[in-house]
Amino acid sequence: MAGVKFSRQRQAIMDYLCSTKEHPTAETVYTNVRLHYPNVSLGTVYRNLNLLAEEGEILRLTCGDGSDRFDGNPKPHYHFLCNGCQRVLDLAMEPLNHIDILAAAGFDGIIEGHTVLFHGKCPDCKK
Amino acid sequence: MAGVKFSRQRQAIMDYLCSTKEHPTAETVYTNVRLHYPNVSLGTVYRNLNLLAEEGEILRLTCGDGSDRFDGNPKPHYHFLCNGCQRVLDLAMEPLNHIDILAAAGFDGIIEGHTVLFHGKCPDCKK
DNA sequence: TCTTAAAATAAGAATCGTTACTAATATTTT
DNA sequence: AAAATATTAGTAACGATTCTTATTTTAAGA
Repeated sequence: MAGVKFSRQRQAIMDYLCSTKEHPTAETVYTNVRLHYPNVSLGTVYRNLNLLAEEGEILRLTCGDGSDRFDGNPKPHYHFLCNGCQRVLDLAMEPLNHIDILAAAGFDGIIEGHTVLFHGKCPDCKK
Repeated sequence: MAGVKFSRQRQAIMDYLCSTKEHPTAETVYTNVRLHYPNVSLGTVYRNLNLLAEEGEILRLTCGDGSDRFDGNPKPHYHFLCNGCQRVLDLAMEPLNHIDILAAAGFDGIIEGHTVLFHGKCPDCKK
């Protein structure tokens, strides 16, 4: 990648994101990376999360509740937001390519893609 | 609605939202309502937009780009965000009820619903 | 290895969207 | 009309994110 240099901090952010199944916020990434690099700054975390998301190495999830979350798995997949505990879980389902076709019908622009977020009660909260 | 009183300001917000096909932000609602009521405050706009959204009289759209937008049409429908001009357009497509079933397969929680946002180039920007 | 230019950093200030507070005003009830 | 209660304008405060600046790291070349 042109003009991008390695940095320990970015590597640590990437490592943390890939080590968890949670979908942490920038703040959570910050506190966890700080366990190994006690003086990374929050700005560094934000800057690198943005960079990694733009490069397509991680996913950014905007769930509409406060802060964005990030996912170390960049392969497109769908997410579920629990309205009980606010946790975000991965869903095992195939890409819904057909809905882009449905959206394109009768629309005079170009549909390039979509984001979907499911909501409800997670396994723990449904009790 | 118990404990809710009429107010000219809320009515003006509602009127404006119903008069436009755009999907304005709180700030845009504010500047437009101010044309008729020059001293409504931004706080009043936010408070009423939240109230109306909770009552189900309007829709709140979280597109992940800066601020939330609002739609005077409360009937569930899908939206398109242009990555050229950032405009949000309505799409004419039926509710995708089946995707909740797909999501529920292999998921041990309860899927209550979903939000979808399509993106691409709007009719103007595709040229 | 030493030098050097470009990129990344820590720390903190600044900005943006939004919410909370408060005293005054508008709406509804009696 | 008076009392009760919701709503308001104005402003302070807030959380999330971005920006600024001086310093440190990285990587490429001599």
